[in-house]
Amino acid sequence: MKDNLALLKVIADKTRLDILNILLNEDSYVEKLACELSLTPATVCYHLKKMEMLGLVKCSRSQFYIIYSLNRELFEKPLYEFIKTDRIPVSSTDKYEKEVISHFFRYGKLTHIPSQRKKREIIMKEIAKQFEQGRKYSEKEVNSIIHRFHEDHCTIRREMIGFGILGREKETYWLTENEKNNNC
Amino acid sequence: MKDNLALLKVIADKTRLDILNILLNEDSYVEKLACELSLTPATVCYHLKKMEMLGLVKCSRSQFYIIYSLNRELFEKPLYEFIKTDRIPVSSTDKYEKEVISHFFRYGKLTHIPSQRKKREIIMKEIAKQFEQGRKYSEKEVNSIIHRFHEDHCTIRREMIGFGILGREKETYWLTENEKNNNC
DNA sequence: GAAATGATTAGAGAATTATCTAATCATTAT
DNA sequence: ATAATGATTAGATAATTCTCTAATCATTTC
Repeated sequence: MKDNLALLKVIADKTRLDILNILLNEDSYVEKLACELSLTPATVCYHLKKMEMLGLVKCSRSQFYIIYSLNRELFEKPLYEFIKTDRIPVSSTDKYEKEVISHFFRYGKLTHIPSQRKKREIIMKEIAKQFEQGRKYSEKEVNSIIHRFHEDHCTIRREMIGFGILGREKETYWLTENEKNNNC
Repeated sequence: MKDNLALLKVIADKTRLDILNILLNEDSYVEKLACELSLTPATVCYHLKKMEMLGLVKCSRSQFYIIYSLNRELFEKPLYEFIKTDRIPVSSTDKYEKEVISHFFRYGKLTHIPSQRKKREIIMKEIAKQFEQGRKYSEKEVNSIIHRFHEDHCTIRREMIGFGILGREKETYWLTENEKNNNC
């Protein structure tokens, strides 16, 4: 299990960057680093331990000293690798659409028609769920269904056609097979 | 001029990582992001502006919305690029050596001989500066020079030979051409 | 075994900053 | 023009965390 956030947080620190830069040139140890950076050994130790925990550096004892060195492979990876989480790439529109829907519907009724195209489309798609795939509807039936949500069934019917959600041939309407009207 | 620390600090935040992950999948805008992340638009704006300032994302107006998108090239670079500072790769030992020297010398005299090899070597090199390159010295001369720093010229003379700083042939001594005895 | 020295841990104070509310700016729709 | 709506800014609060001092642990040297 990788924790990108923790790793990035550890790297994003002035002192630790300084330490990493020194280790980029040569392995070192607490006292020496402390001296070079004008810090106390305790502080340097604190940082090294943090970095060690996340696999940025590794250490080994050599005589008197505990020598710290870089885990160089890690730094070869593109930044991209440290950004992306392994959570499901949840089509992030879903949650937004739900929000919009819950905003414009109250007690099963449409409070008002959104003025913005994007939101209007979401609302229309929601209403379209009341129609069955493959069945033909008369205008009267269409109006009746829409009327459950809002008085102005004419506007909504026209919108649904405009968005290509409903198909129309003379007096007959049907639900189109709308795969994805996602034009972001 | 690039400021790695600032850039890393901006990336190393839970909320901003979330935003970047969403933008990895699709461009978006403040309101939508706020909704998806259950934050206020003000907060999302705050983060986007921070990221924009450092070139992580860019934005452009499209109708009603200001669409934010990733600056993808940046994320292709290896982490390494974001670590290294462009300061002079100052042979970081220098400062440390000065520290050691100032610790063991008081009023031009050596207070005592360090027990640690590394420090002993630094001290010996310091004393070696009193010798001229290419000149031959008798043992008496060598002792006399060392004696300026410390009573125990025998030990120090032996140490200097041990470190390969002084060469010896019978009763004759000389300064070796020590390029770099840096065996870390 | 005792002394010296480097590494680590614990606890406390100070600085940074993420988040919210409220107000304002900018653009689009009616 | 006016209303609606998305984006931004300002100010305040709260949480995180870097750094230090002091004490302790671990290893090497004498």
